[in-house]
Amino acid sequence: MASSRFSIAVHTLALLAHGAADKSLKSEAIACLVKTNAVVIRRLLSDLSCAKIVVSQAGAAGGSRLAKKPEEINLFEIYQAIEGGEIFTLHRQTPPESCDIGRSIQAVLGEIQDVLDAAVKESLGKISLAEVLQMIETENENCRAKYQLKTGRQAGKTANKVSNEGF
Amino acid sequence: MASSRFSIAVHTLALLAHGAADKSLKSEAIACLVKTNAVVIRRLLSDLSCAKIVVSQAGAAGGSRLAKKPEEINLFEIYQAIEGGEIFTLHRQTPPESCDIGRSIQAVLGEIQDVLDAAVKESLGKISLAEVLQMIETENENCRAKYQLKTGRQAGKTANKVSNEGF
DNA sequence: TTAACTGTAACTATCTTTGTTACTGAAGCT
DNA sequence: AGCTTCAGTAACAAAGATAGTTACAGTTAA
Repeated sequence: MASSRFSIAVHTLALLAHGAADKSLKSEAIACLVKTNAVVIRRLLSDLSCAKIVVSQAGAAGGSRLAKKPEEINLFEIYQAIEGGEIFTLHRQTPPESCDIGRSIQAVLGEIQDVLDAAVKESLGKISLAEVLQMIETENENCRAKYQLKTGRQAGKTANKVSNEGF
Repeated sequence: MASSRFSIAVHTLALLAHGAADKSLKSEAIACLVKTNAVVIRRLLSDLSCAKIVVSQAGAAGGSRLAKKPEEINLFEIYQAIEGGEIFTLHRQTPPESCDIGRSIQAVLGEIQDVLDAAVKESLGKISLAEVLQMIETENENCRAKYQLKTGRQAGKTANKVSNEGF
């Protein structure tokens, strides 16, 4: 892969998961928040829709919403729905059969890809969209804390050490 | 990432590991076996050399050889030496700070990248170059078995079912 | 000193990814 | 019915990444 589609997909889904359970957003609105073109978002939503992660509705008052709860969506589903799934590419030119190594290297590289794929599945599969939302929350709280530190809202010039808590 | 550099690197290192312990090959020779340009190989070897995986020597009778034993080289080292290391890319345009999600999504995506990275390290780190050579061996034996089946060297037209074993 | 190498820069070609415009058909509204 | 607002997709343009090529400086052995 090596595209930003996964980033944009996670961002989009986080937006959909953020508000009410069945909140629906229009592609234009998402595009604006993600700073890209609406068609880019529609292409993405189209893939996510095939994977039953979102549901889209055409027509006036249309838009897209999550097909299931954020707890039930994990990052590997998203990854799979969106990317070809191969982390590295094989040779452009097939190596010569006449060489002992060349004859089998591509099959072996395929096995290595499978191993990698399993690892990605294992690690991304563990993270749900709900957890991503939580991470975003936490991140925001940290930012707020830092901001308060900078502007000295905490009273006093000795505010060098600050707790990580959300104040 | 999403390039074929990793494939070509593994192929190259397999070639170097194949013969005698301190076998040295010229970039032209490798390029020929991998079916690419010698400069592409040199660029790769340059990176591998920085990572202390190979040692190169300029001048007549020069070339490159492994810097350590195939058992001591693992695929994660190679991966790291060669690729930027990021499996997916962040948004091209930074999302607006004004949105709760947009403000933190990139930091969170960074954390996800770290998780992925750890998973890749874990899985690729387990596989040594020596094991790759073994996989290639096994693959070659399987091929031989299949070939013998096709050409009917096994005597008889009724050879429909064959064991998967190496001959 | 010459010939055979590596290492790199600079350039071109090719392919991939992203952005854009334009259109079709779906769904609600008047 | 006719209008408006939306998703889905095709077709094309722009931008960026990857790979291939040429050229040359510096290194080493004979």
